[in-house]
Amino acid sequence: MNTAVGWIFDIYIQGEQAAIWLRTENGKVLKLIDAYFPNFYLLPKSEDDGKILCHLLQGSTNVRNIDFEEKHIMLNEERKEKLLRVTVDNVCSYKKLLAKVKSMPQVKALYNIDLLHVQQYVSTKLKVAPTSKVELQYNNEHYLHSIRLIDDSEEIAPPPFTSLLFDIQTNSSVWSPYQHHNPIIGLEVKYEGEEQTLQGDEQDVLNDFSSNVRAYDPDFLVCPDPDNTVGYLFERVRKLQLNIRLGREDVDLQRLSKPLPYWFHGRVVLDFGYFNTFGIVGLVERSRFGMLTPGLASKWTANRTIESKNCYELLRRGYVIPKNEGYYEYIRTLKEVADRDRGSLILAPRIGVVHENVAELDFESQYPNLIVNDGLSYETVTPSGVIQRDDSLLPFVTKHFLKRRLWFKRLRKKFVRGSQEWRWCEQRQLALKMILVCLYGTSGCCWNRFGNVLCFEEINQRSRQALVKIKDIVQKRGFDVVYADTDSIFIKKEDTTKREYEKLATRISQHIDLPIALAHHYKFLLLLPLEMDPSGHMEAQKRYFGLLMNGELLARGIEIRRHDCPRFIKAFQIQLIKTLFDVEVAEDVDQIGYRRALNYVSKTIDKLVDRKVPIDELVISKILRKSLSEYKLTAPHVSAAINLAHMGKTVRKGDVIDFVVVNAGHRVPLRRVAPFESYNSNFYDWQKYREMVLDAAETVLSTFGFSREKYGLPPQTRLFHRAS
DNA sequence: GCATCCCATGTACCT
DNA sequence: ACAGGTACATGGGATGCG
Repeated sequence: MNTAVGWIFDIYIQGEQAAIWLRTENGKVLKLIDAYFPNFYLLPKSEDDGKILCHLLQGSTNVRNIDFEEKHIMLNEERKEKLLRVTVDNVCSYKKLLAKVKSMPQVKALYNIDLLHVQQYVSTKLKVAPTSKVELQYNNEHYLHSIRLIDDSEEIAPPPFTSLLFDIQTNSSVWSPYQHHNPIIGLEVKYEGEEQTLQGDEQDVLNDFSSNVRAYDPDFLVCPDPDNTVGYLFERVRKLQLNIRLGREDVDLQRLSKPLPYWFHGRVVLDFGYFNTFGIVGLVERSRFGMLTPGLASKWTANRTIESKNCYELLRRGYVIPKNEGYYEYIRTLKEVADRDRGSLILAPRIGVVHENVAELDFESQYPNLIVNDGLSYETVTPSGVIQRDDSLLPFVTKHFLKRRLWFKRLRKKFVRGSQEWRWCEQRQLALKMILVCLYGTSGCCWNRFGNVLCFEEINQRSRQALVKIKDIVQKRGFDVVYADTDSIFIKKEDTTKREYEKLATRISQHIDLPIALAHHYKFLLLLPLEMDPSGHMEAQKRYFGLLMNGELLARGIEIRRHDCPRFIKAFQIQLIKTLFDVEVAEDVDQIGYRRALNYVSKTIDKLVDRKVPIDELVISKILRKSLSEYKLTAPHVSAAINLAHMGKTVRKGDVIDFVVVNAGHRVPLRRVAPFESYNSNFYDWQKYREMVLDAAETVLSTFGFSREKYGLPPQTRLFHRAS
């Protein structure tokens, strides 16, 4: 018997076996084999029917075993049912047998039939989350004998998985599975920060790529939009009749019906999107949460990931999983819906004045805390109230990961901002944050098989109640509420110190039994009117900016927060706010600050009109969310992407499109913008950029009566529309 | 041919 | 189809006018 310690990076089922791949402590890659026979459960219509079914199936082909088991079938019922478990001899015959059984008149319901085999295997046999650190014993034929979890939950660094990033370049502008007639002309490869581009004859490029993969021997292959990218690669390789190996095992390419995941066995292809934002550590958090392999964890949406977790937990508890039938909600009268189906509470921001000495008090993870503290779960929130149960599903699933997120959030502060450890903590806590927020988001979601809209509404309601409680408490103590949104409240009272605000937060926390803290202490705070509203009297939610007591600037929802806003506009807006607020007291903002700000606007526009702004400061950067052929409108970033495609560059779903506005009013959309990477002129559409400056100025200054007429064009001119 | 209104589309941001 | 939302910019069709 052999022993190894390592981290699992992939599991898949082949025939009657599970393959488990791991990276060991001493840097080796190991593949182990475990037997796996899929099964499903069926509920007979009656006890007699059970006997008949048992008899019928006993001798059936592909049936390996039949036995009776007691299982929970309903989330909210203690009762167990006597079910027939049908074990199938092979995954290949699973669907066939299932179809046969479905048509049998004695069958009332079927269970565990829409989980992936790998989920079933992990849930019922392996019982260890993928990416876990484990100690394994295996025989000389690499058959898994035993597995033991090693706790590495306090580890900050990721497991020693290795990854290679790549992207392909072709001449085709539009991709579909049937349009692979254009050769691959280049292939970018990145491994541990080192980048190289493979170019030349297609056959050489592909062979080079294969040798790169073999030489670096990565566990993960990361690329944008894997289905399309790998699909394209596959078709080209097949067309050229090359025998290129990208996985760790030999496959006969001509016999594969599709490339993923078979072509890559022994490695995992990941989507660049998730990988880029959350890193390997984020992926590990998601895998372990969802009991999913990294490949699935990076691909699956929030709902599927959460469902996977729920199913795992229920299988562990002796439940069987009903098929996800999709849309279901309680049938209710319109009045009931109107009464209950309300979102979070927002207290309208007080606009039109500069608020001074404002405290922002924030709940820490309000929704998860409500779920856990109040036991709000799919099965506990009923039309007649909330049932108290200490093992309810949603709180159970939430609790551990809530604690874990807070742990990394706190731990992060111990490291230098931007350091490797800091980034790992940040990525982990962000990945966990997303899971936690979505646990709330999916609680009433119609695609969630356990979803209960009453649960979702109850969480919202309790969130509103908590906010109202805080509002009452602070108002009773003489504070002024200037704005509140869901889990944060902005209050002020003259001469209150930071310490006093902090003490108040602590007091409230104790009073309402939810953690709340002073998030920011503002010297000046300006809440903004709704941009869409022509009167300027309506308040905008989630849009404000301010100057903190420590001199830092803070903004929400406005231009400087947006990734697609050109650097020049961002820098302008930041400087504008600094100028505006560069005074001692709020009254001076209206006069001195505003006057200086107007001055700065003029200066900026002069610079722009005189063509003195370097072109790279004016780049607008947007993500292409769909492949080009799916777009109905030629929006500016789509135009830029089409231009790139015409120049022979491959653009794909998920790509960042950098472009400059050269002639916003041109009749032909493609002429309005130019892709930045191929643009070698200093010319830009100064009128368009002047509008953007004025928009940014208006956001900051509208409160003080700013009007853009003085600077040229009338308000609300739509520049992308105007003829040139 | 052009101005204006209005809706659909699409991205980013927030919880 | 597959967390829930809001805010905002833009394109482009419909409409009306000269």
